[in-house]
Amino acid sequence: MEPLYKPEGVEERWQRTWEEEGLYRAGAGKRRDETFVICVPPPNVTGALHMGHALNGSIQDVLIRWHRMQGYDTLWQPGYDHAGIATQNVVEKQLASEGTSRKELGREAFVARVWRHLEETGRTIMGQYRSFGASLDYERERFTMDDAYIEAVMRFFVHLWERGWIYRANRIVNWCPFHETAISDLEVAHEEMDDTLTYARYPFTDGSGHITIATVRPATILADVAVAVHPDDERYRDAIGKEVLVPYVERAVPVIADERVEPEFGTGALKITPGHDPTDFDIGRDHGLPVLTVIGLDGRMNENAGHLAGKTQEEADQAILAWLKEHDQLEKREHYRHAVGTCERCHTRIEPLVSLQWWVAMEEPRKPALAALRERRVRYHPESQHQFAIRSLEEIPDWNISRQLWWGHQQPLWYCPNEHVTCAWPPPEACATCGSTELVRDPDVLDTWFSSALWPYATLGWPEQTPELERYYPGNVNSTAREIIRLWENRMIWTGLELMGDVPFTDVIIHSTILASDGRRMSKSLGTGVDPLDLIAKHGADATRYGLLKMSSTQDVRFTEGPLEEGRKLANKLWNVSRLLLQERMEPKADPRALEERWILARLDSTQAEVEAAWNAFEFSPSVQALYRLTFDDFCDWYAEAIKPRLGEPEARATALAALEQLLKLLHPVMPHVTEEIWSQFHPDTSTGRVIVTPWPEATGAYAADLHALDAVQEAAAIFRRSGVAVPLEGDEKRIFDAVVRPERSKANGNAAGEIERLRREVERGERMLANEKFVANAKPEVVEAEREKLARYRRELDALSG
RNA sequence: GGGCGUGUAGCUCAGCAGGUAGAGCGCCUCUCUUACAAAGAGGAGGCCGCUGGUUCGAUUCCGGCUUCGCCCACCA
Repeated sequence: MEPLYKPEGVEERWQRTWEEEGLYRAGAGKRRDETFVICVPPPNVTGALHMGHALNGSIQDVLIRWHRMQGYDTLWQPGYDHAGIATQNVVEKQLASEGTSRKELGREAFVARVWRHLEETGRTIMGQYRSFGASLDYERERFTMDDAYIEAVMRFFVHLWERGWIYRANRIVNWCPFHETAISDLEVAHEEMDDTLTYARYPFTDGSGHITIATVRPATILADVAVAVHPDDERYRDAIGKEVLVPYVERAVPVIADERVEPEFGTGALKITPGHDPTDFDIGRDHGLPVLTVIGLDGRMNENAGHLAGKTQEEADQAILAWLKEHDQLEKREHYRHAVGTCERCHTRIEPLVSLQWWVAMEEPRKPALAALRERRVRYHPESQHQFAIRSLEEIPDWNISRQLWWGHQQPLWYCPNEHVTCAWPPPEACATCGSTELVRDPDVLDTWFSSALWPYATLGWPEQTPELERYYPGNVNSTAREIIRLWENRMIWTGLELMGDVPFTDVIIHSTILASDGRRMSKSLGTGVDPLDLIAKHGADATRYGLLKMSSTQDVRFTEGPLEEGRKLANKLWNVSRLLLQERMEPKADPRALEERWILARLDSTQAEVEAAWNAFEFSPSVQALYRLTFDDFCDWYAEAIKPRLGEPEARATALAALEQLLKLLHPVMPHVTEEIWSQFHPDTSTGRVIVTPWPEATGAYAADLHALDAVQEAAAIFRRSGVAVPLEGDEKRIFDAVVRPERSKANGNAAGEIERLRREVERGERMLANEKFVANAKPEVVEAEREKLARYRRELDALSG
């Protein structure tokens, strides 16, 4: 064994071995009948592994490996999401760079092109998971566009249809002019933009002056159907009920009163354009106003815009501004900065448009999910996210599921010449209403999250009643980033309850987001991303896992390599202390349970309890810190040093190896490779003797009473190192002190005076507190007792030093 | 505009059922010592954002202010 641990080669070798030996498979190492299932968030098929996947994968792998060692029948099933709009976006950009477009290719050729693209990118992702040691059951890979999965999506749609929850409505939607599709509210990003607010005068038809409105989009004036003011607004009391002339088109429209108008903003008068603004759409609907549209699906002015038809909005803006100026109806224009909705994929400004779309009514399906969250049959961690998830379900709007895209699951809807709609799967032969056989399938595809919502059970074979579904549903844990709670988590919960009659998992971990070192988001387009594969190449997979887990606190954290270097040090330390303990140096005699041995066994147990508590609470940063301290401070700095002179004693060696075994087991879920590598050094023969499937230690608590056995020695050592004066010790304590501190080699400061001063201050403080009657009366008894013990010890040490 | 979080050593972050603070990295000193110099030992460095309150005692609990950030949102 070389003194320097090099992860290269070692990690790949174990990854290959574990997989070849079938130890990644569901149920490997199973010693009890209970299952433990993690529902993995399927990465987008076009993407590459990023920091979020690496962090999330590490978290999940710790839980899976830990439960596997505990003998659970574990299932961690990998897969991909076809990621409708995101994938189409990537391929369309490729086509654009080749000087062509999807329209030029046509739908069939475009979809074929997407599939070809996936063959290139799809495979690499699982390789990336393998490279950081994710013990996924790779033989069970699933894809949301597998034939069986498509079947599930279609059945789900038909199910919702039969429940009466799917409806079609002409509503205002978020239209992305670039992708030429509607997108849901959740796919809209809001970006601050500089804009201009135009104040335009609308004259009253009775000639009694005018009312001034403010707008950022003059082009939409053409589609105005009213002007609204707040009912309590004194300024416009007399205007309500009158009519005004819409500029340019000179159409007479009413002035109405509505509480949704904000009197403080602009002039307090709002032009109502139901065809191009969500609020206006609602107000118009409630006042029985017509819907006019002047902007088409391509973002240009449409046929309703008269001679402006075909012009861009900017051109229309200019024409209308010129008209206003000419007619002295342009009051002013001012700079205005506000948030504008954009498409989260292409950042094109969203066009609110009225269009005919399919929706899922959420009022009914959300109810059982809400109950499940309130009753905590599903728990989000941390608690603040649980509250957020509940609020999200309370406020959940109906779900626009149709997308005018080409890549995705085509809706199981058919139209006949008589405009009847048939929803069926498998594809129907004839119209369900009139029997016509001239059916045309709806060209739209489903929101990509529609299929993701089925992931926990569709991957297990639903709608077939497979043995896997029977055994592994419901699962236990799901772990993701915050932004996906409404898009995915809540939807899995309600569809699971609807189709399977049970929640898909009991715990949802919402982990931190790792930001770039400058605090910005990690993003490929910003150039702020860090590739986890580079980190693995540089520090090793174990160190990378350790570092990411260390950074997985509840708050967002800026990325630094420090924690990864810490992980690399830990692996190296473990490697070296193993070299020490595995040396052959057999000589006689021993006390099998000397002071330092009872102490380290107690420390192993107490740290194990600490780690288990943390993992049960889905907290990982504290757990790796505890393991680091255990390894460095306790195991290496104290125990290994203390035991060194006794390594020739068979019993001492036996205890040392047992302690090392326990340490390796505790570390295995976090750092699987190095622990397996060391383990194989003293379990060379057995093919089944792998840490990955070895039983998790049973904490005996046998030496709990000895947890503080070394306190006196450690304190004495600290004093000696600072002052050069030894506090007298006897027996085992003296032996350990001599073994660890090795005075002949230690150059203490020799500042006895400073140490005496420090101890005096401690003694004074202790005396002051114990003399405080209110402290003694009010503080917890154990706190007071601890103060007494500390005071006694400091007094003893002070005596030893000054005497 | 609403909701949530955050401000602790030069940097990245822990911690705190309330008893004047920790880690890693960086910095300084010493040591190639037979597991480990990609190491070990020692050390410097902190009004724990500001401000009131509760308390014998607040970095920790409560209120206000403020910093930075995230999410949500139909003020045209």
